[in-house]
Amino acid sequence: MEYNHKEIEKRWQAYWKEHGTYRTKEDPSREKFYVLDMFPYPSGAGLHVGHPLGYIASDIYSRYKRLRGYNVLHPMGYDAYGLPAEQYAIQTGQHPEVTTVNNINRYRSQLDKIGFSYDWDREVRTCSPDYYKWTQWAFIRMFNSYYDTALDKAMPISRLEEHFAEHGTEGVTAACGEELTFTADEWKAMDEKRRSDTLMNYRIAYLGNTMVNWCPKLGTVLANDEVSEGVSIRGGYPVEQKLMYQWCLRVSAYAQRLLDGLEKLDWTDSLKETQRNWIGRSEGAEMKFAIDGRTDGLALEIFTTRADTVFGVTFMVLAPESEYVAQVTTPEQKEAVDSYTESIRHKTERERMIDKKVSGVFTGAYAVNPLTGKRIPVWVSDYVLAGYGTGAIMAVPAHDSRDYAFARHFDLPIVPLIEGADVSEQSFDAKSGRMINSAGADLDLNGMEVKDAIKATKEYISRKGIGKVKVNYRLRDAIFSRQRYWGEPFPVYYKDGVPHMLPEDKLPLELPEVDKFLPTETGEPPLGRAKNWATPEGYPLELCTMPGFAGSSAYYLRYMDPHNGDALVSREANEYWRNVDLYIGGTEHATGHLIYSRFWNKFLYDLGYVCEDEPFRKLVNQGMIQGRSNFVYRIKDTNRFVSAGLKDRYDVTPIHVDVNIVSNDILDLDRFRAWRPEFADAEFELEDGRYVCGYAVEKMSKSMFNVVNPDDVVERYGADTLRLYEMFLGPLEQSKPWDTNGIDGVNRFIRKMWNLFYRGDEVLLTDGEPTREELKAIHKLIKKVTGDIEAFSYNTSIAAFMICVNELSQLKCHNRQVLTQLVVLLAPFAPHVSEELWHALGNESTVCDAEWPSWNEEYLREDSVNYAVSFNGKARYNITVAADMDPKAVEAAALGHENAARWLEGKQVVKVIVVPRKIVNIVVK
RNA sequence: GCUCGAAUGGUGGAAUGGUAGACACGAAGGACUUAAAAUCCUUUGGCCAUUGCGGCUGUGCGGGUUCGAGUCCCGCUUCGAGCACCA
Repeated sequence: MEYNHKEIEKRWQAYWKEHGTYRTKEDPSREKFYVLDMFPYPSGAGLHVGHPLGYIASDIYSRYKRLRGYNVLHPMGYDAYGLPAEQYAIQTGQHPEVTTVNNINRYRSQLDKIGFSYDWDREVRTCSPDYYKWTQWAFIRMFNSYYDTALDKAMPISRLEEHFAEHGTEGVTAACGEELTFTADEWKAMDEKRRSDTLMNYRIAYLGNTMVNWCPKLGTVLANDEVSEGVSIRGGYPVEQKLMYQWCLRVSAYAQRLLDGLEKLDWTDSLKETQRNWIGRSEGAEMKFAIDGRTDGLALEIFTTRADTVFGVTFMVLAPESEYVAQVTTPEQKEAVDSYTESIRHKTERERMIDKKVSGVFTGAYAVNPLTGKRIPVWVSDYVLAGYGTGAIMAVPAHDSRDYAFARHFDLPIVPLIEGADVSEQSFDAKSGRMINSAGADLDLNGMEVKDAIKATKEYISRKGIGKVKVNYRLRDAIFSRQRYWGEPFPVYYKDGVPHMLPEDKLPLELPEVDKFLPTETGEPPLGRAKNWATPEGYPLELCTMPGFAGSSAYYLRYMDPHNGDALVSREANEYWRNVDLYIGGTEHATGHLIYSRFWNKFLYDLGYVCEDEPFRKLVNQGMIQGRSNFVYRIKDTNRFVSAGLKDRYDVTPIHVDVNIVSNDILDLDRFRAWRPEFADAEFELEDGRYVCGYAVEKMSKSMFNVVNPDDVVERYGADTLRLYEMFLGPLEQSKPWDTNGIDGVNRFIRKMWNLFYRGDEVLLTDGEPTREELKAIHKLIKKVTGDIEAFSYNTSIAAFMICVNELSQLKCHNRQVLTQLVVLLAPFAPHVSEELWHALGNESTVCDAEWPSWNEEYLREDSVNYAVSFNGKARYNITVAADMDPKAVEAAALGHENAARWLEGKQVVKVIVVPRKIVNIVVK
């Protein structure tokens, strides 16, 4: 029998399907293990070889854990709502659901060919009403909750209402948009609308007037993680800032817990660091600067991390959007200030960022430095951001580069505060040095180190009531409304302009049909086109839909209990599966999905619906697979192509050539002529009779002609070869280009392994006890592979397989016992061929139910050990001694060796070091 | 600018502080074959010596610790990633 991947893989895939081999059930008698992939957005382009990389890695781990006796949950589904399907719908009129289902089917057939051990009975699709019912349900729960800062958890909003009715805002401990103050009587006097507006300030899901990223081209609002450098991540369209009334999630209330939670997680440091950056905690002080000459006591509240520099504040700056601007501007300056803020308003965020020119205007007002009592001017400038801190800063030009540039431009005073700091050319931003010029009436910082000065100032201002210690976060609330069609509808209706949640028994609120997927003529979102988009009582329903991250925030919970109609997940299922033990996916979700999911999970945890407060215990980021493009070189103005080695002799244009008609960088000339009509009569200048292509690493994309479809690889080499090769390519976490050149090596390995079982039609298997060498070879492998899988070091594992199979071939080993263990070891990596060989060994059950072998150190012990003997660290000769010889004896052997006499002549031995790893080092003078 | 990570042959990449380059690709040579494919064997970091088993050198650069450094420490260079008028 020859190794025939097509037949074998087809047969076993059918067998697994028919026997439900990968179906999973809760089983309290076995320990659980939950392995999750980031579910894909089914795009129209289908899968390329880069996509399955992480899936293969997780599948190997799942199969391995199963062989170790764990009850493994390994599901898959689709993140089915998204912009591309909607854009396609706008262009073609094709309903996004149709495109999405087609794409899902294509993905499924591609995935099936690779032989994954998913339990497809647990599949989820975010666009299915059975699923998004629970997205809507969670939203309602968030609407009905506030975040209690004293209890440090989400609590029912009714509790807050009771508090307002009894004490007003006195003693309220709730995360909020702005600090409100009212009495119990005032609360009772409020009408429904006022109360609703007031509660919005506290709800975890709330409607708020917020500055949003508005993308006119996409016609929708985007979250911060969907925007980069002022353009949308999808499409790259400009994004502007706009004040809009939107649904938001109070993620910021969880900032500290999201930060603290990272400590317990087994994630890479770089990913944790990315999240820490994104959360952006900074400790500082909030301080009040009174406005000079005001009788109403108006004071500017600012945030600073450099409280120590108060003595160097020579002016103040307000963000153009700040509410303070209107309050402090003097009549004489009003016109200048208005025209400045107006000019800023018309700039997009991108324009503001690109334009690094210093600009600003004086408000006419003066503030009083609370420590020195000096009058300092108040300016407006767009280098201060409205959304961070209080939107106002104290400027210390000597020790902040932005303040410095501003002071220089407008000729404002610069007072150095740190000994030896030269501020004639630039500011001194470092937080170190000794303070000078920093003594006031009853606070003297002079001579202190910066760190101590910060502490002393904070202590002083708190005591004097000038300010307080404050922690600020960069993390903003998530904007949750999208003016789009293809997303989850909000379970919200409006009665007299007041939003209400639908009763839970009315869920899911299904996405309605519309005639077109575009905004209405009056500029309302596409749902404005839906007929009868209202409650039975006639109240209008919300027109926005939820963003992409809504559906992906809790999908890992749904897999635990995917068909439950009464709960997102039952208590029993949740308490059994708990959370994800291993999550594999790309880093691109670091500041999106991986923050939102953690937030969502913590919220559900607070309410007692889930039993773990972190969703993903261990996370591994697989690297990106880049494309490896091939080039041909055409001599300018001809149809003549020169091989890469000769291209420097001519004036040539490199042209991308389809990598699928190139093999090991050698171009298939006939297929090239057939590829494009204009190449039909191409002429070639060859090297050694071959046309060698150039190459470059680029993004994998159609336009570069470097896309490799896994289906083609499976067709030609088989799924097992694809799986092994993807893992053999290099470390899992590392980004690397896809290069089909080395694939023959792993394919050869599978055939060599096959040849241990068969020679032609002859079955070679032998019974009896394995020899010591055979045992050594296989036990070495068991140890190596077990350790490597645990460390996700799959590439070195596969190398070990190759070595072992080579050794067994040399030994002509066809021993059943040895080969049985070999097949089990290989099963996670190459399940189809392992299953086939498992049955060839006479087993009835599937290899998935086998037991992972353990190794015996006894077999690994060496009889003799070869030591490299070196003098002063330089290798000189080798000695071979018995393995169990003690170090003293090894030392004596090394010194007594005939070569030693030569080397040691006239030298003095300082010491002899015997390392239990085949090294003897003799230190000589 | 701040933070994190990386740099090893022609290529992808191995190396708990212990003989650097495992394994694989590619390349060169050979065996089998009418021939090709497939398979098998040998060589393959560089330089020198190859009728002698060898010698020297070598992990981006410069220092340091150590008997011994690709690995640890300090200072650079280059590349990649994240954050970024965040006060």
